[in-house]
Amino acid sequence: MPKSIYESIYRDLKRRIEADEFAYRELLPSENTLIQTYNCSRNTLRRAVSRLVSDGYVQTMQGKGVRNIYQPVEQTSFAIGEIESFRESALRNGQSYRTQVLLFMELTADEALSAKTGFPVGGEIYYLQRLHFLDEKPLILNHNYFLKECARGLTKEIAEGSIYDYLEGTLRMSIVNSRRIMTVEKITEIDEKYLELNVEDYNCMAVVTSYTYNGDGVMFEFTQSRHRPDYFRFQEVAVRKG
Amino acid sequence: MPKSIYESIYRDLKRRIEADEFAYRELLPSENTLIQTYNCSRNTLRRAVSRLVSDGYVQTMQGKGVRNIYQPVEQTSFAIGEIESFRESALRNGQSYRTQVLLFMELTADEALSAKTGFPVGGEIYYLQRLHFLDEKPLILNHNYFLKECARGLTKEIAEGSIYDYLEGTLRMSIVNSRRIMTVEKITEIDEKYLELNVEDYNCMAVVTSYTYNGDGVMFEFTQSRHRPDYFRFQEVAVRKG
DNA sequence: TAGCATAACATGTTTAAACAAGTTAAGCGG
DNA sequence: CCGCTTAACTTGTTTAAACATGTTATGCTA
Repeated sequence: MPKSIYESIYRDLKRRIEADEFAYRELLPSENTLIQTYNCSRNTLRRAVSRLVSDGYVQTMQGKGVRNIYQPVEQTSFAIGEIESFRESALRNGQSYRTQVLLFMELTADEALSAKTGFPVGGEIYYLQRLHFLDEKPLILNHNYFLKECARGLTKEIAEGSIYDYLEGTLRMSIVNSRRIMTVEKITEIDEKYLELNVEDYNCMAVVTSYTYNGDGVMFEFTQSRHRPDYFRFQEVAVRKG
Repeated sequence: MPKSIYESIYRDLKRRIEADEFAYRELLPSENTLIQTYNCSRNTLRRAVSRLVSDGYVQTMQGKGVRNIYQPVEQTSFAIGEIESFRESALRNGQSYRTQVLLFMELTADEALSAKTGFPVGGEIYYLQRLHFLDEKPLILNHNYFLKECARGLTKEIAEGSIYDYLEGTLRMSIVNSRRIMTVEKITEIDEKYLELNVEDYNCMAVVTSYTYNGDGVMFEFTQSRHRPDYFRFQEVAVRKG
């Protein structure tokens, strides 16, 4: 249920592009045409199109038109500039998923943890280790740190489902912004054990470190996601600005 | 030289935030205040602020204000949702850089290459292998494929400098859009040799595969960048939308 | 004083209009 | 037929105004 006009137009155009209504490299109908189609103002239409641009679906060319450059992605891949939970990502790709909680504990941030996570010293933290399965294959080992005051009432049972559903649905928290850093790190014994990896085969893995902020500007989550290297795939679209 | 008002406002606000004019988590001046400061319309100001949002510099909160959440990045890291050449990235981080061309040849795309790169079968291609040094350390081994008709006149000498400068400056091509896919792959003998890696140490590396489009909607570049795992670092900001 | 309505102020959405700038094809003149 | 101007069409930028919605502090009432 889109709450705004530009979003419903955006979704409809996106759907039409994905449905192959426009050939690859074909020009979309002009702004004026689309304005009549959707019976909206030029600004509203342009706002929808600009989201398609940042999604990498189309490319605008001044004086020429808007070109469809959408090409469907073949494999499982993680979000493109969006915050997606593991569950959302799996659903989008039509795969079965399961989350196993390996560890659930509470702790207080000391100097070392604070330096690593950015949480204030003395802050009370939920620390979780979670293993994510896709089609019954263990792919990701997550180390989650949640600020207790923001995620109050979190339990192991909730963590086996979707933590984000709990935070957004039950606690009514808005999740806004996330900074993610991708690196390659050596495999640890824990990784080896739970992700069923063989050091002879791969001795390192993809690590995504993320800092997530809520609507009040509080960094409430620090997460380190350790991915099986042979299944890791991260996609993004870059737009050259200046 | 910013060519538009909103861009100059965006740059100034960005500069002010980076210069620590606003404390971390502090609210920026309200829209009305900034409109008076920059003597512009509300739309223009909001357009500038929305770019700061997508850069992860600020966070807007309806009814409350715009919060500064900028935190300077500690280490060398590659672009955040932008297309940056190796040289631009090095300059931004104030490091010395050098590019060595290992191989420069022309070839015609056959079925196999076409499937891998997306170039049309029979298309004439420049194929380059380039080694990038940062502070005299070999960090990245690039396999570049350029569509000859778009990069006409490319030479080994140009490739030792900035290919993008040549394409944008001399050939007046506009570079618009890039799709990037990050994966982790096994190290090859070539990687081992040129990046001075030891398989005992790391047996895999970060690989960024990118497809780049020009202003005419033509995919003119396919590049596979193979990064030393211990120096690879990729950062992005994700914004939750729906 | 506690609680509630409300005014003041914040950002979010939408429309309308005008002008700027790049592209293309029509049409005219040689 | 070629080459130029130009008109028509494209997207890009900017302003102004109105209304919607969320937040906060003021001030009144019980």
